[in-house]
Amino acid sequence: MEPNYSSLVSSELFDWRPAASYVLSAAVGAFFEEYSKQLNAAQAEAVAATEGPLLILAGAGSGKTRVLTARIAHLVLDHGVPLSRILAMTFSNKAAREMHDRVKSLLQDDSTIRYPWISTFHSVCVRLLRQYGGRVGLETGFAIYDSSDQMALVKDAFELLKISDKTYHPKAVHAQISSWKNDGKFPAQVASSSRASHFVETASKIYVAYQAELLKAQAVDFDDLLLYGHQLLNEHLDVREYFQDLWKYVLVDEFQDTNRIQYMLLKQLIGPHQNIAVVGDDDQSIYGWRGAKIENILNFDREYPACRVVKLEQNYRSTANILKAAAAVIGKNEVRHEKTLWTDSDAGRKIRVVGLPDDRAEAKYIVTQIHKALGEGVAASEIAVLYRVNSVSRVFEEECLRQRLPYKIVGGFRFYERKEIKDIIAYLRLVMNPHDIIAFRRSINTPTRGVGKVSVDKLEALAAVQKKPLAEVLKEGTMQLSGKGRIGVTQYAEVYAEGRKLFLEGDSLVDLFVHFMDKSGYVADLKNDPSFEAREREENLQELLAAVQEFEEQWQAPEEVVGVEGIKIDTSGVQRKLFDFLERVALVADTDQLDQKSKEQVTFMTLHASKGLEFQTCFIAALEEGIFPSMRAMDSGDGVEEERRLCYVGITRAKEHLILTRADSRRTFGSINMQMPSRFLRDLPAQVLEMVEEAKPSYPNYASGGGGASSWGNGYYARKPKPGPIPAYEDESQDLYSEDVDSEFKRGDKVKHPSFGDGVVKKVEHLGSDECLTIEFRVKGKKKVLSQFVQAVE
DNA sequence: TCACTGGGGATTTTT
DNA sequence: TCCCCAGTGA
Repeated sequence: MEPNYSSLVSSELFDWRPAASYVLSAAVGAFFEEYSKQLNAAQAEAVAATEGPLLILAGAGSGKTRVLTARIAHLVLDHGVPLSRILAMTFSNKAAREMHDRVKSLLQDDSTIRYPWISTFHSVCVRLLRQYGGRVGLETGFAIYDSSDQMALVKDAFELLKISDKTYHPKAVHAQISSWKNDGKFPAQVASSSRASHFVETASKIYVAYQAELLKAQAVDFDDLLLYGHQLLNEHLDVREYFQDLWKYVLVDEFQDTNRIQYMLLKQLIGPHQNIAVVGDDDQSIYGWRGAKIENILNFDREYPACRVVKLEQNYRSTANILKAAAAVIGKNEVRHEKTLWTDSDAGRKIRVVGLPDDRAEAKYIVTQIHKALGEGVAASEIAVLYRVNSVSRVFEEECLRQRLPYKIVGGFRFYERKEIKDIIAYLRLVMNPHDIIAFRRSINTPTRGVGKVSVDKLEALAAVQKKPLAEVLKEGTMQLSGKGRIGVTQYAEVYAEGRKLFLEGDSLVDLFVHFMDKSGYVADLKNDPSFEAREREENLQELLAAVQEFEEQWQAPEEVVGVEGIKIDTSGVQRKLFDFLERVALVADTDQLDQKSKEQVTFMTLHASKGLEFQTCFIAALEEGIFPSMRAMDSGDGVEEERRLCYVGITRAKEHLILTRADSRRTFGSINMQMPSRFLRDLPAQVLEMVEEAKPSYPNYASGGGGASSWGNGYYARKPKPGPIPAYEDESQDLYSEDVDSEFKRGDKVKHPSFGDGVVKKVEHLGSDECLTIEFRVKGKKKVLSQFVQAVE
């Protein structure tokens, strides 16, 4: 029986009064007393140590989230700390959501209230900046640019400075700018460095222009949220003191992934009380390439000498064999906090290592094994296939279709990054922020209304001359245009003006969306398009509308912080709703929020995406040199250490059964390459392994020893095949998928599909009594390949 | 302005 | 192989 703690909530959950006016109630301790029975000694210590700096080194599967959430519940229930006084920051929305929900359930709070300060770093900053952005030059309605918007602006900066984008890749420059921002450097601080390389010099110039463009558009990129957040607190004592005082307790999850700016921000937030608890595992630091500083966690105890260190080393997730394997892999790394994971569980099954002739065989093997596991009663949601790069997922997808395995591929496309969604959102963004140049350019000729670059340039120039927001010079602008452009802009100006009115005076977010979808002509345009893709887009827009509707229904005016400036944001009407919705689109944009129906599906994802998850059965595929560890990591010195940590993360996702696979040859970028087994396989202790070597030289016309010269770097692991016919899978398919059934179809047959139209059969395969056709269609000139099962006709 | 074509490039991606 | 972009022609 769950004990009931609700009577213990001794104060309101939300209390925004200055700290002086609330008094800690004496520790009741009833929650802790009861809950700590479920904790081990180290976990209990980490929960109970509420005051002062605390570093929790939490190994994989050691119950870290449990400790964090219990800590919050303990503060609230036993110490009477209002939730508004606790700031808990995570990196991903996924982690924030999980922590939020678990705290809520510990508090036995079944209201619909959302706790505002269990959140991501970025969201916390957005909330600070919506209210205090004026201090650092931001209007309340500032836009948040996603990566493609950011790239567009970087390219703009290239053009503005008349630097050819052939000199350097805009992508590389953007990465450099981002890394400066992650280090907490504004353009001014970068320009001052002497003796810079030509690239750095150029990039710093572009940084200056890029930042100016952002400001002009009243927009921020992801990194800016942290940068400005830090600037705000650093330069404005009143704001800093207010929040230091508000947040008596600060918690940070996945601390090993913090970068410099996040760390700087964090230091601003910690008041004199120094009640800062960080949780992390240096062995799971896998975002170094995004600026994460593993030193933050390695040096934390030195930075805070009074810091208490708690190590959580008991693993509750995996079998002993799996942990042995994980320890062997990670043990090869030099830079780490020494710790040893241990478990009470049995050795469990051996880890299976399987070599296969090629990537197709690997996919077939894995999917077949999954079917077997499902047959043995393992739930589909308890099975995952992990890999280093997204590109290997394609062959799995094909195989799943062929073997009819319900699957879900995590990552890749995000709902809000689809063209049609971004198109409509652009209108909304402009209405919220009339300065938003990227939204303006995207929406003005979508759907096409004959407004080209010439007209756009004129409008932008006019806005610059008049020093007015872009969207406000539309009417005047039409006067300076002629012909098609003039008609188009007039139309656009009307749609915008009406929408702006709905934004300022209306109260329904759905109405606002419907207005732009209809009046812009976007939906009508789609309806006139007979293609399959247009249908898909229409559906996606419907889905968007449904999401907006749901959002609006569940939306509640946030508990506003009565800060030093009082409440500044209008929390009534449609404005605040749009702010919040667009924030979600920019920051929380992942699809799995929209459909959580993944219960019956096997999950395929990158190793990065798997962090924080666990599965009964885990496959790690493509364990080959050059893929995992990746080529890039192998070239750089400490790159391999991070790959090793990634491997450790992957291994520790498995609870009971771990299967590692590799292939002798693999199709990458169109050509087939010979692959060498990953060095990580060699690190595994033999006694926990079960080798299944199915690899054999399957294609006689490939060189097994010498062979052609390699086109990649060190030539040892990747050899180009000798010239000669590539063995066609079509010929082998009968063997591979057995059971000769008389087919209605053969290769080259013309077929008709209800939505795709005419297509050509590329491949016919058989599985049991079913027939799988791979058919290639051309839809609006684009190739579309579909694998589909057909019941064989007797 | 837009539709087509050919060349070049191609990790991981919490936000 | 496939996808994105820049350049070209109608």
